[in-house]
Amino acid sequence: MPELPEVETTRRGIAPHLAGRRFTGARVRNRRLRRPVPRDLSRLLAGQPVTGVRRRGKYLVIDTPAGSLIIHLGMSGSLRVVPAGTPPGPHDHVDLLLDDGRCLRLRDPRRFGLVLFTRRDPLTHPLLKDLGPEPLAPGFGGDDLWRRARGRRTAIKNFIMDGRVVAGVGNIYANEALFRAGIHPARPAGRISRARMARLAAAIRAVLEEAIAAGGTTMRDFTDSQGKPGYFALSLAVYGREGEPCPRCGHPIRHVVIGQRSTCYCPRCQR
DNA sequence: CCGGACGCCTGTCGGC
DNA sequence: TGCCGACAGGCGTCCG
Repeated sequence: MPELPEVETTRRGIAPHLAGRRFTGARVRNRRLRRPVPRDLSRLLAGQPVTGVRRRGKYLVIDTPAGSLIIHLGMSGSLRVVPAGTPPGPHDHVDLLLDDGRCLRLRDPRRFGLVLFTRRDPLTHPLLKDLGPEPLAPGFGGDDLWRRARGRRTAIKNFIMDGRVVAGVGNIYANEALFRAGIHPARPAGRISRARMARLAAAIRAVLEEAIAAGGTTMRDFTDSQGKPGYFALSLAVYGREGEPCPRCGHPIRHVVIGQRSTCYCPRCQR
């Protein structure tokens, strides 16, 4: 579910509640996420002050002097700050307890998410070390994409969803960025000109920024840290709009499967 | 090295 | 109404 804008929305939502706080421990109701939640998570966190709340791609990183939490929301995860006594729902697997009587609560029905702890620089963790550039950081542009695409025959949509190419672009925003750039999602990545790659990079950046400003996209179960949905779904041009008229030319939006993922595009505007 | 398919989970929705 | 298959925002792994 959550792509970069939803993770960034979550980060912005939780950061003010974590600033200046200290963890008192953790309550883990179900350790069985994508990887097991550390058995000693509570002991690792107890007494540790929060020194940072960062995002890298779709990963959240919460820093303490002893080490860093690495959190991923998978397909269905969300984080909320609630009073620690709030009765948990069936999929509220982990509470990170804070010294103000509240907790950071992870809900993840499908359990594709992740809560890890590392004592080292989290950016060198095996899950993070190969991530590509942050699309919202200065310096991200078409030249980078174009260079990496040399010789690649994979569909451009698969290419920009590869976290080693660019971090944080998932299925929704890949569809939307390709529409904005006028590029057919199945076009081989290596057969896109430098100029069009520059358009694509700009489109990726723009759609992510707009989505963050709207609080992310809620298709079904994404909520921000207050439990509220994001409203960027209203602004989606193609994703989930099969058969509807293209907002640019009116031609019906088409749906195909690329890389086992649902893909929507305008066959007239995207080549 | 590259590309494509699969599996991990649960919930929901559409069709019969 | 009820059941069953298809599908869902991610991503690591395996195979050819």
